[in-house]
Amino acid sequence: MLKYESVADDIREKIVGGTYAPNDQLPTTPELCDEYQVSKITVKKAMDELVAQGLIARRRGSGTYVKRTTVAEAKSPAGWDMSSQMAGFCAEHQGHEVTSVVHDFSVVRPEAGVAEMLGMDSDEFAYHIVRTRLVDGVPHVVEYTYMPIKLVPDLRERNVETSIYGYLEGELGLKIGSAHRVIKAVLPTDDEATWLGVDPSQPLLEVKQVGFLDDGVPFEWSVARHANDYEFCSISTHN
Amino acid sequence: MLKYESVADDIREKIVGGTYAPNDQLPTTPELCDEYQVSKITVKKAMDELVAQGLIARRRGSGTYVKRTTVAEAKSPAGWDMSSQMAGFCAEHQGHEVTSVVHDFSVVRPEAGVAEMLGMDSDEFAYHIVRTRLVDGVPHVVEYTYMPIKLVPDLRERNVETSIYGYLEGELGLKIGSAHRVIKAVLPTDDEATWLGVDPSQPLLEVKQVGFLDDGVPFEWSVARHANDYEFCSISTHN
DNA sequence: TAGTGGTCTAGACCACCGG
DNA sequence: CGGTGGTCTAGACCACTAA
Repeated sequence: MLKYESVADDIREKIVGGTYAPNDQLPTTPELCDEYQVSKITVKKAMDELVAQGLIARRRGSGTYVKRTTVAEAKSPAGWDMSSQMAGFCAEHQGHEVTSVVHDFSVVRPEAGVAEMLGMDSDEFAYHIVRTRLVDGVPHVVEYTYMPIKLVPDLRERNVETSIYGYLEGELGLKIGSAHRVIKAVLPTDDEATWLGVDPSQPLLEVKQVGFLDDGVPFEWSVARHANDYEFCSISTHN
Repeated sequence: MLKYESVADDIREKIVGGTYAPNDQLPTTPELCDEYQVSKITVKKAMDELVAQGLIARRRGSGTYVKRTTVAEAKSPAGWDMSSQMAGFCAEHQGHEVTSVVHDFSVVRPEAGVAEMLGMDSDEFAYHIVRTRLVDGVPHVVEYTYMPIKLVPDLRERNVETSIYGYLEGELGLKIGSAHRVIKAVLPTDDEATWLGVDPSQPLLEVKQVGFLDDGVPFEWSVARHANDYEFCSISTHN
């Protein structure tokens, strides 16, 4: 384990455990260097993590302070954890049974807008997958996915029924690097209302996403329409 | 200007300008050190920025690559710019006339849940502001805001009608540090439909937010309900 | 003015990828 | 194996805050 990670983990535990209370000033950088026997820059990198996770705030010339956050969110439930946001629907619901109903699984030439987002030529093929995803048997979200066949030459029905991300990372050895998302509120189509078992007047949260591998190549364009009061969490930081 | 910022800016321009094309490998770290006459760590910090902005991807042992993003988003329009997401509604619509219709402006004891999020005692007072915000005369969003009076002792109607953030940062010298958000889809109330001039069946994007000052003290609890197909943008990165 | 965090450096060492 | 990016260090210097 990396030094800055173990320092960050230790301080995070002391924050959620109450050793450092909300609004407290943390020990200064030299003190932390002494406590953990690491250099100034390593302490700073650990702090950078905690700032990104929304636990602390720093003021030059003054000190580092524990943010007055609610305990619930400090313990970083699924929604606030960036890495589970990246790892796909299954990872967000670990400990529960995730299944899928596949409405369409075909190979098509995607429309121009999608092809451009995926860096595809106009005559290239892509998988087209439409599925409803269920957690413990309850429908949660309808997903529409395009994925270039050149990146994933042998996708099968059984992969689509379970976890596509699991197949990509597990069997193909691909590594998912990042995702760009656009979020808006929509009404369900008639099909979606049926698949999700919701009233056609109940709004859905639409998350449109382009997924990238760790070498920067886009591998997925998808639209997920979430029911059941799904909430998307986000933390922004100045600088 | 800081060195790592100017390096990042220069490389960003070369990416959006086409000098470095999508899928290209960027020069290696030693080459960039030589080109910009800076150290390895400074180059890395510049790259960290570009990774966070979704422009490049790095692979240890292989190299650094320009992501295959659409040009539109590489130029980072308002929605994709984190810093404008932080700076409030006015900053998001620079160059346009932002006005407000104030429906309520009072001082109250907020309910327990809000008070806890703001780190307030149960007998403390807070401003309560309800307003519709318009861009060039067109209603865009309804905002419900609570703000402890101890942090902002003299908020007036004229501040609420224009920009609260402008008042906090300009006249009070407070610095806004971060925000924690929870996003979901909702239907408008009757009042909201009237204020926004939309049909009561048109869904809104609700952004619930706690805003923090740069010393980690929460200064604002707010719910913004956006109409007009408002889109929220977000970039996630592995590690 | 003393003390805070932020930037930057040169250089050592490590983990990983590809030929 | 050579080359990539990642981590870590000790130490210099800077910008800012608070008393």
